[in-house]
Amino acid sequence: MKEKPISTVNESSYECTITVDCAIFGFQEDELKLLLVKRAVEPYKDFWLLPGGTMEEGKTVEEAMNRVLYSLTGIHGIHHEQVGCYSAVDRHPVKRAVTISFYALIKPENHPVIAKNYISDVKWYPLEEIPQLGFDHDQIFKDALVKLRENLQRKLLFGELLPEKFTLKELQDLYESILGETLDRRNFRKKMLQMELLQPTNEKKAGVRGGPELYRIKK
Amino acid sequence: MKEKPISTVNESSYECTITVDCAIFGFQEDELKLLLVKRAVEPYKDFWLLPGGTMEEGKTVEEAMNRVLYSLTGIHGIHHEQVGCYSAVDRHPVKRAVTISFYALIKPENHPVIAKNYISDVKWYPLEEIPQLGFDHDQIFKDALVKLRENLQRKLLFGELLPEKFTLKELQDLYESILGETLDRRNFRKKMLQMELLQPTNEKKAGVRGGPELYRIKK
DNA sequence: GTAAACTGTGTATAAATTACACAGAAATAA
DNA sequence: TTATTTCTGTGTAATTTATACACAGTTTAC
Repeated sequence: MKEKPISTVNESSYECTITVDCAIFGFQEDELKLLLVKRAVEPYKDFWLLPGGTMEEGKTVEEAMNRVLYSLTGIHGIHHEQVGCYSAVDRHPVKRAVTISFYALIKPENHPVIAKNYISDVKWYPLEEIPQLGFDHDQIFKDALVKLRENLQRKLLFGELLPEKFTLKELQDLYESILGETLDRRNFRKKMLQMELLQPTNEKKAGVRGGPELYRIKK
Repeated sequence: MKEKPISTVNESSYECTITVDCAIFGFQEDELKLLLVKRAVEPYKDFWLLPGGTMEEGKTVEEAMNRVLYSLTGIHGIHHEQVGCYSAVDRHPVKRAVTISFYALIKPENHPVIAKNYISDVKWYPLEEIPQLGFDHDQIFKDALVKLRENLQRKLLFGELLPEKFTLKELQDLYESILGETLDRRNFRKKMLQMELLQPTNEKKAGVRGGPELYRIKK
């Protein structure tokens, strides 16, 4: 094995395109969905993909991610978390590109979703209906979902996916669709309420039996 | 804001050096240590750093990491885990470089540690004595330690840091130095043994009072 | 051979998690 | 307008898990 010097950046410097890809989750009609884009150009023309973009000169990967999220939704500063780096040499059949993956959470109802260059279609897919994705995006998505679940367990993230006022039932549905398992209603209520992160609004949600209390996230 | 096309790799492609940096942990004299290298060239000449290297053409970041670990220790295939990506524009004062960070676990007694090009010194530092590091390596180290602790809690990792045969006391010391807290001896024993991952060797460790049982990791 | 320092073991208590049933409110159907 | 359906809201007992803790046996050091 030929040895190369160890250092943080030395002369012999190969350079490489850096991209970002993002598993964007939304909660719509009581189920968790993933935002996919249909690629309009080769390679992988007409395949569905996680939205992504390239890191431009003088920008960070976070800025690249923000740009992708903004151009899809018109919203700045959407919450996202880094997941991992994918660098297999053949992951892009034409050009070497290393990608940094993220997940992001948005409320689909508020955010128009816009198709742009190189993209022929944009669509929210329920998790069970996700088609085979192009490039290595099946793996990237899988890892992002694992990370999302881990973070949910550690009590991070919240309301990013729900409207300002929501019922405990809606919150439970969200948890259940992220975790992919059913939860006991009374135990879930108890745990959520004793975390003291929710604040009752003293309003009741109309149009649903039982007249459930609406909560908001405590400031 | 100027809009850029969304796609996985398009024509307008800025390219960038990709490096890897690694927080290498070892367990020596009953305490957790970090392997640092002293940089021999500017910028950050004579600063201590996490070992790192660049990703070469046709290689993955994992391969780059393996190369760094091999050239420091002479050992192939050292266990490592990805931590995150650092891409601040000014993180390297001379040249743009995005780095992918890892942590790795090794047994210092087995592995000679070798200084190479651009490095004037190599040293194991106890965690409490780590000096201020060059570049953004303080942050990279901090994040790597958090990840290591998380993974330890989730029952991952193991024996990578201990000799083949070890006592429960040694294992507990390892846990305590990674987690940075003391653990109850009886409860620790109970938990470890009922996981059924350890196998008694029916040998006793000599030279230590009490004649403690030696265990190995069950295959 | 005596003292000091370590190993090895079990139980009682507290805390957290799980399982589970019925009364009240709002919408729907007759 | 009344009856029926479907949802909300609530508490307690049982189980599991985590924590606190003391003493007898073994080996080294003196």
